[in-house]
Amino acid sequence: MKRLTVYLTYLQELPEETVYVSATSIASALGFGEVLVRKDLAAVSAGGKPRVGYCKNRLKKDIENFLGYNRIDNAILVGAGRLGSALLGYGGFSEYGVNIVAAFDKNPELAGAAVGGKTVFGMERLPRLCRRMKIKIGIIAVTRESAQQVSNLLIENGILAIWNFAPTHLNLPDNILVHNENLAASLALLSKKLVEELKKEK
Amino acid sequence: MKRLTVYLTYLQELPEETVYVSATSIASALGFGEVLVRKDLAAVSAGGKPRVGYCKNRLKKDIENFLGYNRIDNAILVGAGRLGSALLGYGGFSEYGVNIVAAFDKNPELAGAAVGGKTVFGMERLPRLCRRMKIKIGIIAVTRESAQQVSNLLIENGILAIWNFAPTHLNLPDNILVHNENLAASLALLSKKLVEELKKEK
DNA sequence: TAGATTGTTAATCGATTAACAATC
DNA sequence: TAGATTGTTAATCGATTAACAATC
Repeated sequence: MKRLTVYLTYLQELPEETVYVSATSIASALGFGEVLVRKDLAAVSAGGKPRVGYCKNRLKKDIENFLGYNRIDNAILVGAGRLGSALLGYGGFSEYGVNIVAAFDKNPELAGAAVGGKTVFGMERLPRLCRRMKIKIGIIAVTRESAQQVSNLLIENGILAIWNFAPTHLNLPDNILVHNENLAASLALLSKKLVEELKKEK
Repeated sequence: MKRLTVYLTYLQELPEETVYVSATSIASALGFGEVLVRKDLAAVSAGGKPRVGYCKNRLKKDIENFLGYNRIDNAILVGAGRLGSALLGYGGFSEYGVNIVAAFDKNPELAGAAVGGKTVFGMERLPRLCRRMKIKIGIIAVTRESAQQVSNLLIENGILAIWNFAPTHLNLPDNILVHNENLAASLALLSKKLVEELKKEK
């Protein structure tokens, strides 16, 4: 699944005039196994032509459809600190079929501010907006300490999926979908891998 | 491996006075299989005592050692836009054994700025600092368009691992370690999962 | 001793790879 | 026809789970 996004980015970077791509060429460019790529593509696409490969634009559409980059899904963000603002201001989500409609922050000084065309509201506005717009996805960019409380509030107001940037374990009912994005742990993992790599070479 | 970080966060949130934890209790709190947790713990720790479980603090230390959260590894950041600044200002990396020493940006207006005690330099300062401090990890928080060029520059100056936030495929020699962090794709995936979940319930 | 827990060995499952047939 | 490519079927591999023995 994650590989599909990699294929897609690769396809997008191919010159405009490229019409056909083969699984073989994708595999060698990206360093995956040939058969692996072929299986992945077979899972999402109608199929390619022997000898020439896949029609590039057709394939792009197929992957996008499969990943749902065409329909639009709304989300709200809680916590308009540095990370929150970065997410709010990032224009790239729309390409991926997701739209952050608004942000909320408990700090009254931030209320009314706008980042990238999106407004920051006080927390008291959250319940009504969530319910009125039937928002299903909440993004948590608050401190470790407030994260649990915020997620409770989100769930009370109909949120079904949480993208959690706080480095903490959230206790949630198990019908709620969570994706924990611990950036520090992610960087630490890269560092660990590097250390192992260097050891191996010795 | 990723699960280890989850265990660790969970352990950290346990009350101070807790002395022993069992793999069983971790498993049920976090929703993993019992045996899975036991195997994971066995891989990093000296072992627990039947009947009482693992010594909490000992276990925390063992996981931290295994993940390398004790040694300190330096990194530099390129791109001091919204996301870059958020990373630069995030104090939490040190807990995970990583330290961002400085940031670089091609925009001369940003040069000299300081975020969270870290300074932003012009790109021309990058080579010397990288080499002098023997930096091995580079973080790319620039646009899609500059990402390839920046990564080339990093590699020329001794960087061995890249944490890439640009939504693009980097073409790199294969002794270089890359971790692509496409946040938009990540959110889109959550949205897709949610849609699937809702379908299933019908 | 009984019970909760650890740790190990074998079985299952899913994802990846290898080998080969089919097609333009 | 020959060759590059797709697509499929069987084999391998690794991670997870199930079953059970060991221990305090």
